[in-house]
Amino acid sequence: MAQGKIQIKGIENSTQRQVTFSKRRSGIFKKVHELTILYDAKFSIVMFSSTNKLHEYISPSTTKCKKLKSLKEVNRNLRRKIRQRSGESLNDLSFEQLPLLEEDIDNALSIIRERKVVI
Amino acid sequence: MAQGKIQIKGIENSTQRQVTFSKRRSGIFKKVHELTILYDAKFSIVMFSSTNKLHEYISPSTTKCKKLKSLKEVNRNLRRKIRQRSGESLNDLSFEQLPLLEEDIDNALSIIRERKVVI
DNA sequence: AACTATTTATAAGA
DNA sequence: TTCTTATAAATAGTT
Repeated sequence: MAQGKIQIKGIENSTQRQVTFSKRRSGIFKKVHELTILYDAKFSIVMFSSTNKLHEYISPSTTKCKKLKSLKEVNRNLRRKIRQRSGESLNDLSFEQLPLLEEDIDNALSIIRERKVVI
Repeated sequence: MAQGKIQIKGIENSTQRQVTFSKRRSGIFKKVHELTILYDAKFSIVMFSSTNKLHEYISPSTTKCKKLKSLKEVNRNLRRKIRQRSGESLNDLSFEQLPLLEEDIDNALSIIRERKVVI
């Protein structure tokens, strides 16, 4: 009898596979959110599924944390750019956007780095 | 009597708190790796702990996935930029301590990669 | 760092 | 899809 993970891998692109993936993605984001709250950590996550769907997580802003607002802005820009490009290409568009992704992450780091003194 | 999570929140900056945080961070990155391998997803994560330590994750490359190689290149460039900047700012001591820790990530990845071969 | 009691996640099936 | 549940994995507290 096949073990769980073998079976999952075998059922390529099936509904069940997508359901499982969705569940696990939710589980990760839930845990990330928990760490954000319990340990005052800040996350910026950009995820592409195998079907190139974009999922992202950004730590919620608080009134006393400017850097989270900045991160939120970075993510917002990223989403907007990706949506604009989505109309242009049907194939692997997410990887045409890798330099864009890099740039945005870099921006996020720069922002947070500059804010560190304040924190 | 305080519940577990309240207690964790209460023990500010204690060793135990940091250990627990480290465990959960590793757990998240492990899960992210699993989704990367099992479901062909791509992640980019930038995380700052409450002490402003940076942890980052980019989906690893595999021999058969050009997409993941691209992401790895993004990651490499990102790290390089951060190192250059750390060297430039001599008056920002705290940020010179930015550790790009991937030890436990790589450990988890090795385990999962081995598992994937079996699959 | 290792152990383990408990909690949490989740794969499979209804 | 959503719900249930048995099993697997994560982890909080401890040593």
